[in-house]
Amino acid sequence: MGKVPCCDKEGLKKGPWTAEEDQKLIDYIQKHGHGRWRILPKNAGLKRCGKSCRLRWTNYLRPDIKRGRFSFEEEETIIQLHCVLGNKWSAIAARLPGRTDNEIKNYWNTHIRKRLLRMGIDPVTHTPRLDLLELTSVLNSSLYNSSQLNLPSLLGIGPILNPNMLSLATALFSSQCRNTQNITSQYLHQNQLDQNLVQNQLQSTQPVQLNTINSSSQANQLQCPVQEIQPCATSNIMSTPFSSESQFTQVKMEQLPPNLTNFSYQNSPTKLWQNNGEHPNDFAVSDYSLLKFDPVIDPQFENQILQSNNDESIPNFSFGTLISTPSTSPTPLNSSSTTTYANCSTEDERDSYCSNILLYDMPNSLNASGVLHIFPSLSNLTHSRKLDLGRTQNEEPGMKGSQSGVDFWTMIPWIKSSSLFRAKASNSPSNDDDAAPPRWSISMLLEKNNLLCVFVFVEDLRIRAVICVCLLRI
DNA sequence: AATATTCTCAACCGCACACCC
DNA sequence: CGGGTGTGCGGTTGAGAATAT
Repeated sequence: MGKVPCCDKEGLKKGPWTAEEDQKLIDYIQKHGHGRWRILPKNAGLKRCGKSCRLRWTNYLRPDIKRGRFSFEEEETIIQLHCVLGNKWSAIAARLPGRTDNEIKNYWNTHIRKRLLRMGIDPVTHTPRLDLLELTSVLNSSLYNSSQLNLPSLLGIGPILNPNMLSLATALFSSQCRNTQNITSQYLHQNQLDQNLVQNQLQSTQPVQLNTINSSSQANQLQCPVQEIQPCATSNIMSTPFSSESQFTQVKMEQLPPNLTNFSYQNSPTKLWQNNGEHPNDFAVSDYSLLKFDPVIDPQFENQILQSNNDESIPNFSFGTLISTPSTSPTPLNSSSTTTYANCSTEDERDSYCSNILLYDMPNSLNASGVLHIFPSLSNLTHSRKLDLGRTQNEEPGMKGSQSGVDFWTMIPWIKSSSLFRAKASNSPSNDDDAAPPRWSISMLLEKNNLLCVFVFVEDLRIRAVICVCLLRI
């Protein structure tokens, strides 16, 4: 019944290679070269099958193999090539000097694939997951058509939705995102064009001119389609903590402004709002967004915002979503977040629900001006003083804001305890957990009186995401 | 500290294809 | 043409490590 595998022959060893075996193989190949794998082990004095010897050589012992973590650029290349080539690991490896197909395949399956899923990107098609888009469409339709809609229930946020926060959010919400209507379909179309473009490039110029791809905005879109989402899309403002469960009440539909429907649609190219009634604790929190904290919103500021509801002078404060991610705490009602729960059957799927919400294409030199460009109405809130702490990436907790002289790490303990920090702490150079170094930053701190507006950014796969914009009273 | 669970990745498996005789 | 052999490829496995409970 078929050919007998060579390794089934009696007396042949299987399993991990010893250092002695490695040396025998290396010595033999250095003297005689590789090839003729079937007779090689016998001549080299190895009790291995030829196939095992070949794999050991090509995947591990070959002198030109690059060991260690994948660089950011290598990650990018893998994603770009996978988008075009699919699971053609050998073809991808051919364009990554020093990397083997096996290594790339493993890295894809254990790191990149999961990361794309968390970002709401289908790792097979490299497009946003259509199941999420469809649900969003249904939601949008329902919001338009049903006056009896139980919105909190639909959004899965009913039991822990703070009505005050909703009012605040409503006030903050503006028409800024009107231009993003249909953005999803536009980008899907564009993405298809980009795929065709790169496919043509590949066919016409082998090997791939990676520099060309990297410098191409189209290729970037292909790599990270969510970058198509415009900066006006969303921010994630955390709600206030609640002193008791009784504060959580159902929000009636009539409390919501008409444009909330636009909001839900425009800001939800992926599954922002899904609910299957799962308990919050059933949700697996994304790496991005486990930000557990207890911010306090200054009542005066809240009033200011509420009063500005009809204020044309604050047209663009981009309050994107009421969604924040749940804490892993078993006491969610004490947490600060309004929450959505994904209707997901697998951990990966659940993991991805809260991602892809807050994606911006940020300039590297993001500073106060940059943030104000994205959130122009912040200028109305921060005219007293603007503090630009610069990019704090890779700086240690405990650093002091260079201009403010304020140890904001101490003031914002929740940041310290967030998963991002924990990820950073565990990501020492000797730790190969994740090839990509932690690319988070707290780039901006705007202050007015005793109010801080903190932007927490995270970069992943060349996407910069604002994962949190919060207001803190200090 | 002990145990359970999850993750990682080197190695294996089986198939496909090219080449040779 | 057909069988044998060599090689390459992609999917899967499982031991050990890491992490969570």
